[in-house]
Amino acid sequence: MRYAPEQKQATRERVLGEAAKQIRVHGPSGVGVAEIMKRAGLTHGGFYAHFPSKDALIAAAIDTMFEAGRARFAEHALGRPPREALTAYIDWYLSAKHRDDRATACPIAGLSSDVPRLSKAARDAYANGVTRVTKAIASLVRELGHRDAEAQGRSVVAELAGALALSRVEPDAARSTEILAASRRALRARLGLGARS
Amino acid sequence: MRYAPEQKQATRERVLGEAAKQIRVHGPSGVGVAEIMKRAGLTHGGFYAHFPSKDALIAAAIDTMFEAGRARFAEHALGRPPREALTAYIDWYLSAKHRDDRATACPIAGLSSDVPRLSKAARDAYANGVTRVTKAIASLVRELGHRDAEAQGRSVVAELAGALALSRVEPDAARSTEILAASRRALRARLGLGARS
DNA sequence: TGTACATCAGTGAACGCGCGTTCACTGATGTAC
DNA sequence: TGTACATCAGTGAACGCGCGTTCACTGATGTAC
Repeated sequence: MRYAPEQKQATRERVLGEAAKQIRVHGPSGVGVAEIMKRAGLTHGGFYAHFPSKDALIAAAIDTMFEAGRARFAEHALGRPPREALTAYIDWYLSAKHRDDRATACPIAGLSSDVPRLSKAARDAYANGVTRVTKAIASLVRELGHRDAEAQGRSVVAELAGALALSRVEPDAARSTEILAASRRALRARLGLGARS
Repeated sequence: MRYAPEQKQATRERVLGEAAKQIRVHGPSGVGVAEIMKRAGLTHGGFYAHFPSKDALIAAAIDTMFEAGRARFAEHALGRPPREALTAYIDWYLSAKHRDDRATACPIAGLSSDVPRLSKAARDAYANGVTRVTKAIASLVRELGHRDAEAQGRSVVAELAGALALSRVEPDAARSTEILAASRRALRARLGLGARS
């Protein structure tokens, strides 16, 4: 049955949204096309009206994840002075909430080790996303008056991603929280953001 | 045919070695039992004489990876004063060689996002490995006279792992090298190791 | 010391299952007349 | 305005394939007598 013209686009976005969630939780090779379509309220056969292959879906879903990430960044940083913006973003990134909410979390921490094994299109989408996040952070670091803001931005993103990933790996809740707290403090100190929490 | 009694142990270790390599490169769900056995010079049916399941192999292979990691740490750090030891380890960890040699690389950077999706046994093996690395680093940081060495150790490991993972994701060679260099510099600076390279 | 038997690491065929992909079909909507 | 036809998002059965696991079998070595 033919549907209203906006419906195809809406369906595509629903599929992408479900794919982005499932991939973040179960990994690119841990979810199937059928499962994603089912969650989007469809049968698996219709998948190929929207994407040429599962690989293409993964690449597109990575874009979706980074878009959500930019919205998250804007939410915490936009319209605030750089010191507050950076502090808020770091505090959110290294929070228990972000650690536990894997389905909607930042793909930099949650997918980094999968990426080298993905298709070129997926890797490019991912690298592009990481670059944009890095630039956004670097720009706040620059506004704070630090020298070598670009390099500092890279280093900050590395620590954010590493700390969140490691906090997810630690089964002891107290220790996991300490991992987050240790990196929050270290980042505050080296960015001169002043102590808190 | 029955073999000499030491042979079973030797075979097990060969299988584990191949598994550790393949898992690091292709991920836990990207390698098959048959492929690993073939690389160990055996047929797949013999696998279950050594491991009860693929999951058990993965958990055991994670131990193997961290053992190799400890050997690597010893190689760079053992018998050196803490400043030199830490510098050498950081420089090796954030080197192009380590980035490119995924088959023998540190599992903290290469597997972190797979771990939350693995069996309890595998997650515990991994967490245990990470804890030991963190303690080794923290102990050097303490010897350097820093306060709060435990937290610093956690933060350093987070940045090491994050930076290496992100350097592997960046397709542009120059940028990838910059990611490594940025974190080497940032780590040197915050640990008071003095500039070099 | 020699013989008969038990053991068990490793072989290779077979199994069931899930997955990505294909395909004939459906039927509501848009378009042409 | 009304009718006939084309379109194409979505359905559901089917496909081939690879994977984890099982199993009957092999045969060199260790053990019991």
